[in-house]
Amino acid sequence: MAVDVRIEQLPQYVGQEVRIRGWLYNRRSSGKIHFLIVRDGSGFVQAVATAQDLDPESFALADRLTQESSLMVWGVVREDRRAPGGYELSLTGLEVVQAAEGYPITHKEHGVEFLLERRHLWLRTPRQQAIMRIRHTVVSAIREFLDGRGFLCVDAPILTPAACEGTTTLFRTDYFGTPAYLSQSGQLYNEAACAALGLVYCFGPTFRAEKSKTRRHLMEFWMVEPEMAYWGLDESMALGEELVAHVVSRVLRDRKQELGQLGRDTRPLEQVAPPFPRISYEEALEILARNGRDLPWGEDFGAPDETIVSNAFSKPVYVHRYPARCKAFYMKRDPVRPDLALCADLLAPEGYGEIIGGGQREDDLEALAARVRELGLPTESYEWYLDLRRYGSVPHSGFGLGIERTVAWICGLEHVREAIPFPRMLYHLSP
RNA sequence: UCCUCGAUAGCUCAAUGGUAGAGCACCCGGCUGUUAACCGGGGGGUUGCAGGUUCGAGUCCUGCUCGAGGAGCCA
Repeated sequence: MAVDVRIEQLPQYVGQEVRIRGWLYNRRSSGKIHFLIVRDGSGFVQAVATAQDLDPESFALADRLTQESSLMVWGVVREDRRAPGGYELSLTGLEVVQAAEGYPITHKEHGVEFLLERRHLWLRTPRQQAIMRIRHTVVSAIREFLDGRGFLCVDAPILTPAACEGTTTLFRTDYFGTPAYLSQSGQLYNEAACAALGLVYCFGPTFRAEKSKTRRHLMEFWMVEPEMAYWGLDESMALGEELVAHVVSRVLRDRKQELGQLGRDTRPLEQVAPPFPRISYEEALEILARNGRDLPWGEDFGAPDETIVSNAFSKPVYVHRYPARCKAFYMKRDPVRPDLALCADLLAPEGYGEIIGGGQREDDLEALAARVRELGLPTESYEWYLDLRRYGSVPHSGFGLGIERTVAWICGLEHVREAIPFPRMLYHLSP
């Protein structure tokens, strides 16, 4: 009696008859022998159909199967050097669950537009499966790391009454007659949560209604945001680098095959161990100047500037203490240089840009209230946030790590749109 | 929003201003170890849309639509 097995478990079943339930990825034939490439979500296996092992009806059926038809196959597991993956199935039975017709994504090249319109099917390809597996491992490693450090996951709301940072554009929705906005950061809520529970993080989708059209931008992306009571900027930076190093090493350990599938050169990833270089904004300006980019003090970096700075290092690099006027209102000023913010961005190597942004928060009531007034933010909306400075304010820090940019960097992707199952991009909302 | 590039068969692409083609997919036939299998045959087109120049436009010009890459902003 055949046992139900997933393809990834096949090496444990050599010599036994098993049943695989999956889909037909591809089929080849030389007339009296058919090769069915079956996938079941855990892997791919070649099933060999011959007239000796299979009844005539099933043997004929094996020659007619169409791409992506769902099917169940019975067969004996054999180790065979000729098979991709090293193991194959000698078919003893075959049953079609549903016969697919005219599957649009063939095994030839396709353009981005064509594939994006069929993202629901594109996800079935080996490359996209590899990316989704790595994304899963990245998410799992992040939770494992933070949970292991005593952090609690306290999620922030997605529907919010006002801007968290006030500047970037928000998606507006109707909340029973009053406007509500999709969250662009869970940070303000995180600060409340960390005053309750000490070490917290939120992990969820965030939304930016900026009309960005680059390989690094999505309208909807996922972010993990740790927030730590009584921690300063340096401790926050240390946590960020240990988190990133842990994530990379987990992927290197558990997803070697997927990285190979993607053609990722893993050598740069193997160097990602703490400590990461930490340079100040002003040191970064010097690196830019040496590379022919003379930026005036006070100017924020653009994407090409970040690439120049990160290319000067073989690991992710922290750039800290930007001019305060470049940064959000809640950033604490550096006490020795009040024109600088106690903030730090982590730039990924190989031109992948900023994957972490964060810093120490302003904990002084008067300073924060003044900032809210200066920017003309609606003070009523921020009263609860100011409460956190009225009732037991403490120094605290935190940061946000962008999941898709991290996945794109680790996978070596050209574009973040492949790092999320269903990318929301400018003028691209479906499927 | 701005800059650059592009749109030809279901897909990926070719076609000096002169009869619109190939590979794959699909259908038919062949092949007992294929690796995006291969070999033979077949069907398949309002060349993104609207104008213009020309004896003649897929090709040149103008406008529009859609898409890609980049900038700004950010993770």
